[in-house]
Amino acid sequence: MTSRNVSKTVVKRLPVYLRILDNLILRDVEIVSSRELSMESGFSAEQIRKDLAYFGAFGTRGTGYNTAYLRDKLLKIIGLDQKTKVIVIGAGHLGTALTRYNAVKNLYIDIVAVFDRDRRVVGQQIGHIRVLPFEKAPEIIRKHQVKVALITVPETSAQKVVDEITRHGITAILNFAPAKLHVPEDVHIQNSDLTIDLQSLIYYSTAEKERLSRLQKENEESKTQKQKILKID
Amino acid sequence: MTSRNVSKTVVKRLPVYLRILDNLILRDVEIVSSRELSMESGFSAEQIRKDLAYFGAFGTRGTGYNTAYLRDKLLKIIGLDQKTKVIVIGAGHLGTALTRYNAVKNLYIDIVAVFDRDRRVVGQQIGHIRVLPFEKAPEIIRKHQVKVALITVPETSAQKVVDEITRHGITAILNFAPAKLHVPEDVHIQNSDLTIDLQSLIYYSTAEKERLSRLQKENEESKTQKQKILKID
DNA sequence: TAGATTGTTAATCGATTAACAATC
DNA sequence: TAGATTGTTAATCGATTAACAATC
Repeated sequence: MTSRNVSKTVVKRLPVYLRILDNLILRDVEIVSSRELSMESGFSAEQIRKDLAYFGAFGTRGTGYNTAYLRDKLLKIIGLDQKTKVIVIGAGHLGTALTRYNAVKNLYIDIVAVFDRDRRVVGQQIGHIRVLPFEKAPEIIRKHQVKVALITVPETSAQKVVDEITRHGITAILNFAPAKLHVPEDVHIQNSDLTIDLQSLIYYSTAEKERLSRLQKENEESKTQKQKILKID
Repeated sequence: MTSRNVSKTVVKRLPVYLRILDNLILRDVEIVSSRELSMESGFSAEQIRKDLAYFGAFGTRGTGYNTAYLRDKLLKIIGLDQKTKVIVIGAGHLGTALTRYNAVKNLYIDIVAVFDRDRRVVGQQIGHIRVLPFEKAPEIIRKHQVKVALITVPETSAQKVVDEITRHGITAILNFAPAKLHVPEDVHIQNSDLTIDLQSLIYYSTAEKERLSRLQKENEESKTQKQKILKID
């Protein structure tokens, strides 16, 4: 184990391993090899062994990994060994979906509160959680020492929301608004942009080669035309 | 321009450029440099120039890129030059959020239909789109020649849904169910797992170094203890 | 012509895979 | 002991960055 900073790509795989272990434990499987984890996850066995080895030697040579033991270690590595407190800002459909899902399934996450600016939404229940007015956010963040926030508000208000909550102690944000938000240096922000995911998927929905060779031909034909467009436009 | 297959990381950035261009055009900006695109996107200017150069020479040396021209090219590259037809399977909160967002904003996407198995949901309206029973999916897919599907059903039914829709012509799937789904070779599937995004974010919500050095100490202390646990468990 | 910025080649960096010694 | 699988080092691959000639 080296204690150099672990790369993002590795961190992104850890929760995948965690979920697989959860499922294995549910099925009373006690030992799992990197090869089996590879089949479940789609990552190579070498990569999995290397990922885990960043943090310690958790396996047994000749045998594999004890599922309960490895899960315990992964929880500590990711920081999920205590239930992590999370707030959700924005009680629209997306905010509701996220709240419902994470509140129902036990995913080591504790949704402390959901906030919205819209008076018509405030007071509604999402499962057992009541939607609070956004002005209450600072108080709740401080009281429960919440560090993590999910933002599902429209892009027009996203920056204001981020400014406000980072001021009161939020250090990690998962942002669903399609905007590049500015945060203080010590705050970690991660964007999840479903439209971009969808558009990049569409790239693969029709034959890539044909589309690109058609484009190439078009490019060649229009080398002269290009200048015209640039002038006219 | 080479016509080798373009890597996934490049394809993932193209819709980001597209969105920035849309905004610039809305603000009547006609020319943009790779440096400016870099500031808006967070990707390096060199990387942006290189990404675009995979597909052709769209800029003007000494000047930059014509925004309208580059957008036009990007639409053709991604395959969004005709509105792409998409279906949504699962009319829960997530499915509703995706449908609403993509139907309202013009994102070059045409949501043809939303399906659900639950009779109580069928018939409801999401914007101007009516929720149809899932049995209608094959007919609609064939009639409109839909290639792209978003799946927001529970993990227990996700595989069945995928099997059914791929049989009728779907070739690209964005899956929100937390499961590794099996698809025919010619079908492209991309997973969007919001829980995994959230858990990997949590890794960064508390001081990484301290947590990991605590873990390291624990590992050293329990080298002997480890065997015990493995035996007992 | 001088200044600016692209498009492209070369250098660097990082991540994945291969290989194998350690060891259960 | 023989067979299996980890943990780790070395080799490969791919992606990003640096540098600069081409050219508007």
